[in-house]
Amino acid sequence: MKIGERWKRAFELSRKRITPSRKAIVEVLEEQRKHLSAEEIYSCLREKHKKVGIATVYRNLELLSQMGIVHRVNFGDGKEHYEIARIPALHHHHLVCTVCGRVIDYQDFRKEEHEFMEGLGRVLETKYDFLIQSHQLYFYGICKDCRLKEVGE
Amino acid sequence: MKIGERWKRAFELSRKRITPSRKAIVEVLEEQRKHLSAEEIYSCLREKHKKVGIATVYRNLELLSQMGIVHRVNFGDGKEHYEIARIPALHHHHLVCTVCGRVIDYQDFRKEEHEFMEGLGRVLETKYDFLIQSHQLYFYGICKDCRLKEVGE
DNA sequence: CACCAAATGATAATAATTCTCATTATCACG
DNA sequence: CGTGATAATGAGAATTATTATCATTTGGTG
Repeated sequence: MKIGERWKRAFELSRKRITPSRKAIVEVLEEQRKHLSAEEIYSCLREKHKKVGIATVYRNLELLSQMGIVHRVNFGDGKEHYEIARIPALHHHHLVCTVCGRVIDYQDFRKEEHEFMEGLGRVLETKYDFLIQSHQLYFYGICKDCRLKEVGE
Repeated sequence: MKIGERWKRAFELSRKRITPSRKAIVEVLEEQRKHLSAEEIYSCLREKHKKVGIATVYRNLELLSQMGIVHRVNFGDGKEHYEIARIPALHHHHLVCTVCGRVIDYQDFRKEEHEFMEGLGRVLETKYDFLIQSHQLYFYGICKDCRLKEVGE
């Protein structure tokens, strides 16, 4: 099934209404295919002449996160970011530079990672009686540019 | 070496001053051994009759994070949390309930995880020219209590 | 022990997010 | 295919976390 249609079914199942705002927000996240802040999503909507209030953007991002349709990610820069939840095979994670805040998305080791996380996840589910729906992996460090700058100081 | 002493050496090396505020903040995080918000740390300090301004708490948590003495963690509840950085063998991660926000710390699979992350980290370092200093793993899902409540509705 | 850059405290300012409430729109049901 | 109950929305106020400002204090080097 097309990724773009999956969320509609999820909405019907959870008895949430399919509204123009919700459609538009999912659309933006699908088109951009990267992590955006609420404000950035709001800007994209305005560019597309979709009239959606900022409060609605926040409300629906919260809802979509809870439904597992988008993932909320945080890079320690003071705001939340949101990205469309991909199918596991396209799952990706983040490398965050602790100096400049730059974020690199990577999707290496997908198969190995998937297997490892599956195993770890199953143990945690049993041990802590917790239904696991997703996971996120962050690596923190210093990017090339910042390392070069530091030396120059 | 006692964990409680390691940070002093790090301070000397990076030419940062060892001040009562900094000592007190590290002390709180060591005693509590769990993730605390800036405000919670501030409260602990007041309870211990250590007079440290909230701005100083924030400033020093930022500094300690950059120095790798504390880890900044985020559970999507609108604020940052901080915990003392343990030695790798005690490294732990988090299970976050997306319904009630409850966070469970776990430290299972330490050895396997360490090996897996080492391997993945090395590949990423080379591929993206990025010096990796730490990593964090979050599992998201629904805790036992919230699952039981949902059924009852 | 004096000096000076670094650190601090108090508080103002900012930025992100949530709340309020009157209005509008979805969709289940007839 | 209306229609009504109820969910969703918009606009802006309110709240919360965090950062900036700046006058004052302090750590630690020489």
